[in-house]
Amino acid sequence: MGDPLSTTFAALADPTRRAILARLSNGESNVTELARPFLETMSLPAVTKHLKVLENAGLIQKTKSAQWRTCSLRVDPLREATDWMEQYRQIWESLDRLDDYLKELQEAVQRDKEEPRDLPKPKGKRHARKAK
Amino acid sequence: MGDPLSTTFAALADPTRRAILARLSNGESNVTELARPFLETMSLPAVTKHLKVLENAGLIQKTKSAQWRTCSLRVDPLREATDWMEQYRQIWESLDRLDDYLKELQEAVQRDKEEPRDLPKPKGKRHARKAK
DNA sequence: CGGTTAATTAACCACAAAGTAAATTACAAG
DNA sequence: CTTGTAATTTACTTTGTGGTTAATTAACCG
Repeated sequence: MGDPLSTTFAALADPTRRAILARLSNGESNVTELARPFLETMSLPAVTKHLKVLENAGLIQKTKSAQWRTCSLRVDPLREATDWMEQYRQIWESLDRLDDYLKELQEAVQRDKEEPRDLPKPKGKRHARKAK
Repeated sequence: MGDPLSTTFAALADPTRRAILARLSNGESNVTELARPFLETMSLPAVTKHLKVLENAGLIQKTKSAQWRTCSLRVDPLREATDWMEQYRQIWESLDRLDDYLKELQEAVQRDKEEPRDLPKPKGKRHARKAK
């Protein structure tokens, strides 16, 4: 795939692989354990392949002991990816502020139409953008 | 590709597309303008395809006026992607802290070896992880 | 040794992605 | 109405991805 960022994003572009990472974020695990939740959807070799993709992207590390491969999360590529995204954060934050501002203006206009002049404007909550 | 997050990450997994987004982060632009930096590497239709991928992922919006398509950045999918990454931030931040702690311990041990007991330990800067 | 468990490799298939060249649409303007 | 410009669509090629089943490696255990 070439450059590291591309490899990272490509690895993240699959729900199975993201689920595996999520699972690994609360502790390491071996392949069969990691595979279990998916074995109704796909075969074991399929999971092995996903793990290989994650490994190539540096998102996990496999260490073998006896017949088990223990997989653990490596966060460095996630850091890199987040760093890249951060450059856009200021853009959407300024958009948020503009949005809020316009909404406030709009509300002010509405209030003026309905009850022209004279009650104090209640300031709405800003940035209550989303409930996860 | 299915779910929105996968589509977003897949769209970001290409340097050309990331460059296009970067370009759009300082203002909208039409297709030929956007394509210019890449025309030595690839054809115009190739760029059109990349734009289509970005559009399908909701990362850009195209509006036509006359024979020009003006493309502009849409940050919402980036927000979603960042939100997803954020759940890992605490992991690597705690790793950073552990790292720093171990390093301090290590340094303390070194000091003890070299100049056994009696000068006050100067506290090093924590979290000077990386210069971009 | 022989059997079982863990995991990968090999060989294959279907389909999507990234690119090309060439044709086509859409509009503006002489 | 023809010509030039902007951009897309079509048709095709190559390569990569995600999945399969079957075979293979590797280690442990009785």
